[in-house]
Amino acid sequence: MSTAEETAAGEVEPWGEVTPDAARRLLVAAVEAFAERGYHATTTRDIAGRAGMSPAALYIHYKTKEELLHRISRIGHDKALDILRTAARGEGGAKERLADAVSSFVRWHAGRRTTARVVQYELDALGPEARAEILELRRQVDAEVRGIVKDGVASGEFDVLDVHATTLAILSLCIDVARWFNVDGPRTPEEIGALYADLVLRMVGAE
Amino acid sequence: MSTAEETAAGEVEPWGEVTPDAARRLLVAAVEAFAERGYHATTTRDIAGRAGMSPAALYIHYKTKEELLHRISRIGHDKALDILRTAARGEGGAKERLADAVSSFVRWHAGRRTTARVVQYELDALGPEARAEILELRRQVDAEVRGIVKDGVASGEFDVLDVHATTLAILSLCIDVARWFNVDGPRTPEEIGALYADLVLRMVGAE
DNA sequence: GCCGAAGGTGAGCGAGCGCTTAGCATGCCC
DNA sequence: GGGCATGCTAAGCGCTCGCTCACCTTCGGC
Repeated sequence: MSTAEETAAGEVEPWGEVTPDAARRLLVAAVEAFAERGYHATTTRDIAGRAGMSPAALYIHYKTKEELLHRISRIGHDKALDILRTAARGEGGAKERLADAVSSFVRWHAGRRTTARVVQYELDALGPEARAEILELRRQVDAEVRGIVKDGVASGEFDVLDVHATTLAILSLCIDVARWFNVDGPRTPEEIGALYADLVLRMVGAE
Repeated sequence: MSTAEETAAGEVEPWGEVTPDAARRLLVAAVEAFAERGYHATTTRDIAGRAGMSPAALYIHYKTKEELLHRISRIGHDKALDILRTAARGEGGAKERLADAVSSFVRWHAGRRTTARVVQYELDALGPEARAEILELRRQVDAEVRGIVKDGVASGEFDVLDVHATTLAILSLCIDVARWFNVDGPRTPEEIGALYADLVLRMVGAE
């Protein structure tokens, strides 16, 4: 974990790595706007307005509107990958590590839903170069989960017919939480995380 | 040119209910464009061009670009609901009906991926009235699957902690197929359907 | 052979888009 | 206190968007 980005409570401040302050405010505004209306339906005037600045101010900190999405996507994927790596390389057998990975990954997609929506659903709005960079990160995400599933199969903890497709299904299930999760709904991110960990363990035949 | 809704093989021609021919060609072109780039990134000139017509021709058959999306979404949701109803009201116990529902629902999302993408991921581009109409159809979709899950719990075939959330997870898993399924990939829609039916039966504790 | 309806086109309008530019306030170095 | 880099704004450029309008072609009915 980082140092300068932490609050007094020890929690990592989201977007703490983005400086200066004005650049961060613009980026946070962009995340909200992109999550609400989608990249293409969001205007640079809307982003600047949410950040309390004039439309031209955006271009002091970012070259284009696409660069904003790129930065958001990059930081978000790094965070997602970090969450999965921490779980995958933790203590315990494949069963514990898979449950940990799923519950923390789902908690992030539910708790930081606006960010996750942009990160997971606006990839196609990026140009070819930026998209290729992000796709490489997604391959690493896939590999991390597939590694745990493979471990579980090798150790006899899991009973899985098709490792590749089952891994895809597990990730798909977790990611789609960002599409339907409602912050005002009856369930907390923690509850969904725990429930999903249980469902995934059933999917791999570990319960 | 044939305008019958059914082919010689007895299969229902997609969009066969849309007439006249020019209106259908425009709608099919819109489905392709919306699926590829998203609603907001698609121009009416692009849609008309794909259909081999001038931009103005679109407005002879549809009042606005949004009406195109509305018609696509309505027909698609009707089809999805029809698929689930057929499975839910079929023969057999809850286990057979759930497996049937999941495999056919997934087959549709994979096999007709372009349509499914538009139907499932472009809802927010609709105006309030159209969105409300479609959301009512989604509630019926939810209810149909939840009904099967409830039946299975009541009969003792399933072992489920949270019927509501598990139903959401099942639908979420199926729907997200439209996001990642690749027509040129190694697996057919039938294979994914069968695999997913197995995964879902495990999720509800029926295997 | 004439007519109106239906289905199409080319040109273009008003609006809003992403982005640029000229210029203004502020704080820091000397 | 003058010079200048930094961060910002007001104004607006060039463009493309959704959509409209005046007009053209085709065709069945009589």
